[in-house]
Amino acid sequence: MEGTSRKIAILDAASKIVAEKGIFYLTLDAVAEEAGISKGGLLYHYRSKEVLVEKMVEHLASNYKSKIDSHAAEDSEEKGKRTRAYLDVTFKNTYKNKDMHAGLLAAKAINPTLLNPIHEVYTEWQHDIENDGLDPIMTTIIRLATDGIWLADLFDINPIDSEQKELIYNTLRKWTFER
Amino acid sequence: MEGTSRKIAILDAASKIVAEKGIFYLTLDAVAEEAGISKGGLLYHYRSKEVLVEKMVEHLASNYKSKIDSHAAEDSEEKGKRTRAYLDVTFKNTYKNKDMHAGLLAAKAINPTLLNPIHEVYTEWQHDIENDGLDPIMTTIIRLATDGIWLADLFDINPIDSEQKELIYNTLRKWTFER
DNA sequence: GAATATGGACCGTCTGGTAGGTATAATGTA
DNA sequence: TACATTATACCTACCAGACGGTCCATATTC
Repeated sequence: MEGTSRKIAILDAASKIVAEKGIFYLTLDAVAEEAGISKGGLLYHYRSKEVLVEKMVEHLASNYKSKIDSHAAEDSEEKGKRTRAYLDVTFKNTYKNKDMHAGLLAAKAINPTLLNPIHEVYTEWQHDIENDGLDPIMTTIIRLATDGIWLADLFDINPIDSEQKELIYNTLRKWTFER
Repeated sequence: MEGTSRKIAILDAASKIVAEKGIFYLTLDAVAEEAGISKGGLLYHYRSKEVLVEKMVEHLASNYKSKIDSHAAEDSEEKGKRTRAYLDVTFKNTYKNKDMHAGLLAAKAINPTLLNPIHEVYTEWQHDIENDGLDPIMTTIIRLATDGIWLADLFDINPIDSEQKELIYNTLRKWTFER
């Protein structure tokens, strides 16, 4: 198999394991098996577990970022489009969010400095959201509320029913057009 | 030493380790050392690591809950007091939040069903917040935004400066009086 | 002397990582 | 063109250390 796609397949295998089974199941053996490769083969591509997680986080962050960027690009209304992109992508694409959760958790657990790429992406988003043609306090609150939904998903502590959730989404979205 | 206080000291030692060093450092040996006890002694009080984490989560959840309850009880304005309590306690007491993070992360990592006590607490809070004498959508958004701050703290991905944070806090708090 | 509380040696298992090998493809060179 | 060399992409076997947990001895208290 050609190198690059196998390397990405390994990263996908890793985040799948974390998302489905938890961080303690993220072992080199498990990743190797999930990716259909031997441990030696795995370590050929990523020379340590830490490097593997580092690349996994970067991969997830860049995927997430490009998804939000393209969503914003497709928005015809200039004002609030970046806030809307963040809101829409995070509120909707639930499955992929789980992978992102996986990356965050793994990074935080193994070595918090691995969160740096995420940090950068968030700093950029926050800047965009504060300069989105609307009141920055309001757009930041929209972002934070979106993150709140995310947190609830992450820990499966979401006591908000889907009907209520939809109403909240609608309210937040309406705010991205006002003022 | 008397039994109960030692048991609690062990739980505190455990959450301290997770908060300061991460989940992978939460070993029985490390907890025993932090609590100034031998591993045998530790296992006398908690017969397995899973039980230890279970009790730790319950302990943290009950602490957090009583803090919010007492804050709400001290609020003289009936309308919105539960939402305010959640907002104030979570926005302010940052250090103790780290312990709560610790509990959530450890539970999620070791066995997601250990999150059940947290789940119950949150369900109760959500109910309170939706019946706080204000528009439930608004109070829920306040809660979610508060959680968003929390998430950012958890992963150290908080690109919001403290001045901005204060403005957001003021705005959210103002909302708990309106309507 | 029984219950409670703690210490410490020990064990089986799992894990990250190493060592060293093989097969195939790419590249150089006579 | 034929042959030699290297680089790429894996695999198997293995090891040293860490970890959860057991077992049993010992204090201390009531």
